[in-house]
Amino acid sequence: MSDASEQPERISEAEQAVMEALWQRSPLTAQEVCEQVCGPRGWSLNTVKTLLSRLVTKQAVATEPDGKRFLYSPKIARAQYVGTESRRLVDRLFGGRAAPLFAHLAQAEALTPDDIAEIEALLKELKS
Amino acid sequence: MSDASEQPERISEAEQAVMEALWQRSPLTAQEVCEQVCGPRGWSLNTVKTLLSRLVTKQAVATEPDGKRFLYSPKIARAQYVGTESRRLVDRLFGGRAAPLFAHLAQAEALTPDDIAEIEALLKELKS
DNA sequence: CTCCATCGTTTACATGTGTAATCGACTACG
DNA sequence: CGTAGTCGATTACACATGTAAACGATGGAG
Repeated sequence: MSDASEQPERISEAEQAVMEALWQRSPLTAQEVCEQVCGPRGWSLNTVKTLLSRLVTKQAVATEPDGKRFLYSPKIARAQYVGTESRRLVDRLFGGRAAPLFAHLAQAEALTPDDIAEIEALLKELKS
Repeated sequence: MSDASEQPERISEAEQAVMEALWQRSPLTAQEVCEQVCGPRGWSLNTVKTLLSRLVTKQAVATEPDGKRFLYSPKIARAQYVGTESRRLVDRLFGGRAAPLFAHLAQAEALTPDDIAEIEALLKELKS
């Protein structure tokens, strides 16, 4: 059987920028990805290509040939990525408990009144 | 004048393990730090010393001579570290908004009933 | 006084990451 | 048909990180 125990390789921050482009719309060519990210990040097309290759190696994006070029699409969902990264942080900083993270954000005034309202709404949903 | 615009260098994961020891109790010698972390992480004393040096370079820990050896203490508070790291994540993954993070944790069922209760309590406090 | 244990410091080395230039294949233009 | 542009692939290179061995000073045991 094909090794099912492979844990997904980490996606670096630069790589994430590329993933974000693909999560917004896919499949895209390397060119198109570059159009999304090269400007803001000040990258060259080559950089994007390198990142795409690495993401392919990491099994995070899939390629589909389209004539002489490739179309790239995400192979992992953004929610999954966000999930692992969030959990990593919560584990590393708060012993795996989410409440302390929330407490911290609250104390640090990182919560806008809007945030608080939204969270209240979510809580209400959770309890219903 | 001493450069006040220095933004604190990032503390890596391995380095954080060392910081945790110092945050729990300080000052400590390299030996003592090792006693806290070498077992769990399978590190050698040398590794701890390297990490301590790097942390000193990064201005994250202070040294105080004690005979022939040094005593190390954290120069940055844990809350500050936790703050920057949390914000980084929220920025990277949730566009800087904390509510989506919370929503994600909720959806991912990363919130225990205890968490929810705690958060409700915190909310109540925030609103009072 | 000499030698060993122990410090902190210096050096090492593999891997990951950021950022790209170069290369070989191919295709479209002239 | 040759050649310039474009692709992905290969190679490059500096810096960060994880992990540690080697080195030089030094203080305490004998």
